[in-house]
Amino acid sequence: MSKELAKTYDPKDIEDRLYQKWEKNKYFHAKVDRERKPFTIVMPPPNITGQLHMGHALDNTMQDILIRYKRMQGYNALWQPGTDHASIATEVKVIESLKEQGIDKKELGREGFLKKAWEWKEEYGGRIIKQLKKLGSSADWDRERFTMDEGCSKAVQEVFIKLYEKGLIYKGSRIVNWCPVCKTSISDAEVEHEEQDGFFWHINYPVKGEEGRFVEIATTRPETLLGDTAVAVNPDDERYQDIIGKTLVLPLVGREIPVVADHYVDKEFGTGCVKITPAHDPNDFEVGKRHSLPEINVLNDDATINKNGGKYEGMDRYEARKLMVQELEEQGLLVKIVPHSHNVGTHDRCSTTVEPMVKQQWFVKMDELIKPAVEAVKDGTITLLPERMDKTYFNWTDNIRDWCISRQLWWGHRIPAYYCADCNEFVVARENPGKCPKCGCTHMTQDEDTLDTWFSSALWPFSTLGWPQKTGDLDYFYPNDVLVTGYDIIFFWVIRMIFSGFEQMGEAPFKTVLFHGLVRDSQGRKMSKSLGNGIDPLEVIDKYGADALRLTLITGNAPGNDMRFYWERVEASRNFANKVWNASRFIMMNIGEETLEAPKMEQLAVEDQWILSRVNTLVKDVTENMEKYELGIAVQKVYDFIWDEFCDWYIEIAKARTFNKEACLESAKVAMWTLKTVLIHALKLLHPYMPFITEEIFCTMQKEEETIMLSQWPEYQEAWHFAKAEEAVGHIKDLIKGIRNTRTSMEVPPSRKAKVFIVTEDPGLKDTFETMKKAYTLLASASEIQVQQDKSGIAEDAVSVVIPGAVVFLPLEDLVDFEKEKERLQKEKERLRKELSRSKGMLSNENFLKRAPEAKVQEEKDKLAKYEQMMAQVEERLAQMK
RNA sequence: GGGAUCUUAGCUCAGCUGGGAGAGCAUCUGCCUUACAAGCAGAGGGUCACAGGUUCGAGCCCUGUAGGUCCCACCA
Repeated sequence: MSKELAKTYDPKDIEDRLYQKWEKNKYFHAKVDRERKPFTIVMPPPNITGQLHMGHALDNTMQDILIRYKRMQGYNALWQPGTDHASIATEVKVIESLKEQGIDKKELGREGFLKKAWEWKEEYGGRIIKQLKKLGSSADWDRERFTMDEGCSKAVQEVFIKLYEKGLIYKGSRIVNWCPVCKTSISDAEVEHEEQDGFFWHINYPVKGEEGRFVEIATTRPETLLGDTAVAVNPDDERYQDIIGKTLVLPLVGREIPVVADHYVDKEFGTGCVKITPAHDPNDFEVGKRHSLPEINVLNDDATINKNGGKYEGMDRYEARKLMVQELEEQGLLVKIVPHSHNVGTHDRCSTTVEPMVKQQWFVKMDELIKPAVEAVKDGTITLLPERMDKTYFNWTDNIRDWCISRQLWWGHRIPAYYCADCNEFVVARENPGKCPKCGCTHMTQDEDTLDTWFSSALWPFSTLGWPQKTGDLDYFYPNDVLVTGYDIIFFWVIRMIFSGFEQMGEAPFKTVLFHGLVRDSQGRKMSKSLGNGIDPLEVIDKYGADALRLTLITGNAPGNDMRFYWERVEASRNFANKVWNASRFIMMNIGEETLEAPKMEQLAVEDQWILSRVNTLVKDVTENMEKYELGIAVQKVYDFIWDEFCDWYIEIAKARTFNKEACLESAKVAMWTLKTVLIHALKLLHPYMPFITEEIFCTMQKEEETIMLSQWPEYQEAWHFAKAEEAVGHIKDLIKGIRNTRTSMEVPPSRKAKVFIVTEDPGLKDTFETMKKAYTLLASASEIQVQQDKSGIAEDAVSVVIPGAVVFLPLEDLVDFEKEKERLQKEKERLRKELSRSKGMLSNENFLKRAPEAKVQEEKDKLAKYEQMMAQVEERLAQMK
């Protein structure tokens, strides 16, 4: 391999090659090593049905940055990957694909269906992993796990049994959210509420035995009338005192139902009378329990009316509603219809309106389990970032309800409960007991239901490390250090991992949770399949490279905030990659075959000291930001340093020496050493963010180095702190900027080099300008530079530039336009006048002098002196020009 | 109904514990200066939503108002 790079950076040339190298050399692999400190991140397992989307790209980029950073710092860094079986999502997909082949799930039977589902997993489960690799993810793929693999299944079973034995899992007939399309119960977290326009149907229920007397109720779901078993009023409602305890005749049905009094009823709302349908409304269910009302389920699993609905049996819920309203109207019982917008619960997977139904289901009792999880966040055992997530977290934990974990699906972990066909007894056990412990028969069958997907994901931080076995991995790598995930699954996943960690491991599963937001489209909309506005990260990688995508996703947004995706931003990131590429190319071209030894400190030029000092500060700042998980701020600093300081200033200044090797080889070598050293520092800081390009340059430039990803993260060193050099270069920059600015405004053609006179009375400054002359002559577009104490020998009509501590003269004779020059000086005077007034204002404020920190006051005094001196120069110049 | 969050340059957004308003893109003007035109140099552009308050000093802290976004919630 020659020490040369192509003229423009082409990610396609290097990305796959480098990734293969990394994998082949097992750089991502982490083994237990008691000598080293572990750092662990567990990857939120993507669904096996999934395709890489921007959310994954962001999530995994953040994790990869952290893991690469810690790995370079010398930690034994484990990034534990894997995939999720995603029960509902996968089952739906498999059903769809079967349908296309004309196969029905039921016909296939449970065994047959599961076989198909596993085939699906084999075919698509690996797809997303390949895509994550394209992104550069340095996860330990040798440890890849799956939520339904043997170990994870064992973990699920153990947890279920343990919780059951402790009485924290129970089976009960409760009202649950039922999805009529997926035909399964779902947890509260899976219900999305959306505001819908609907109606209030006011209906008269006749009072038994009192001709012409009615009780008027209002409902948004008239069809549930079929399951009414009471009407309730508030016991304190004066209007209805006399009907409490009376009997009503349920319209259309004819069933007799009582009027009960219950404080749940709000006197102010609606008519003050509420129909009670215990089997189809969570509140009514509670009221029903209090008054021992019967529960009449009137719906089938597909939300058609069942046999309890009499003549409406078999009708869809909405058809039945229509017909019933019509019939009520015909019978004169429909009082009125009032438009009413209300919240409707829908299933987050399929958007179907959820029906509350009473069902036998399995639940996890939450009130005790949640306690340590709440405590851990309160006392700082677990830190949520950004901090505001605490409130979201507590809002959920404070109002937590029992978790419905059973699903009427086939794809998932089957509930380890076995029922006796003869006596209905059931046992929870690791395997089929074969014999009923109560009646002794041998007709035991396993529960048909499976568990909520999140039940297994909740165990992910330790099940992936071998739990329930006591493995060395578990002992060493648990707890995890940080979890990176989107704020949208805080309830589904994060909270459940936390309480599961405490319950099973007796310890928090991780110390920090770093939340990120959503990646939206350029108009701020969620990317979705139905809108067709999704942007495929693979397409971005193909066009601009993984590094550019990664940088784009990390910069320019605050932690936890949503961000918008713009192609222009990727382009900007790509441009930066190209900048880094070319700067490196330039440096390598200069170094050639030269071997560079570290110079002695006294051999360093002022500008070398300056850039070393700057990169030293950068190392410190970036490391601090990384420690605080401020990834975007950290990389922004690296970006600014490389582009603005290193490329635009240092490289340009260094050219004076590297272009003149003949003049002084030693000096050129020092410059080249500095160029290379600073570049390598910057590359290291950049590597976690842009792993490919940094690796390619690092290894091309230093053939002896095997990889940047295992190189040592730089540390701040006192020896590289050069305050004086920073100040000196600050003056040089002021000088160059002043000259450039003036030349532009005077319309001096760039080709025209002018002699530059610098007049200063400050001996220190004079020395700086004098000794660095060679370094900045080129940048000043100067033919020659002369530093002196007074204006002697300078033409009267030379253009002048006032900079802090000095005045610069450019004798441009023929080119000078006096009006323009005056205009420019007037503008400068105005600017200085404003600065002076601000500064004087502050310094004449007694309270400022008294109460502001001393350093602040001194700083202001220094500024005032500087501006006063500059003002004097400008005024003198203007006076001369009259 | 409760809560969170946002409102900063034409656009998208940074701005850490309060101490002279920033970036990228876009716009304008010059430059093919031997690393980079995916570049270089220069410029224009903002009463930091509004109203109060705390402070020597507020984009940043407090209170309120208006508008946007999101989450949670069993008012039928």
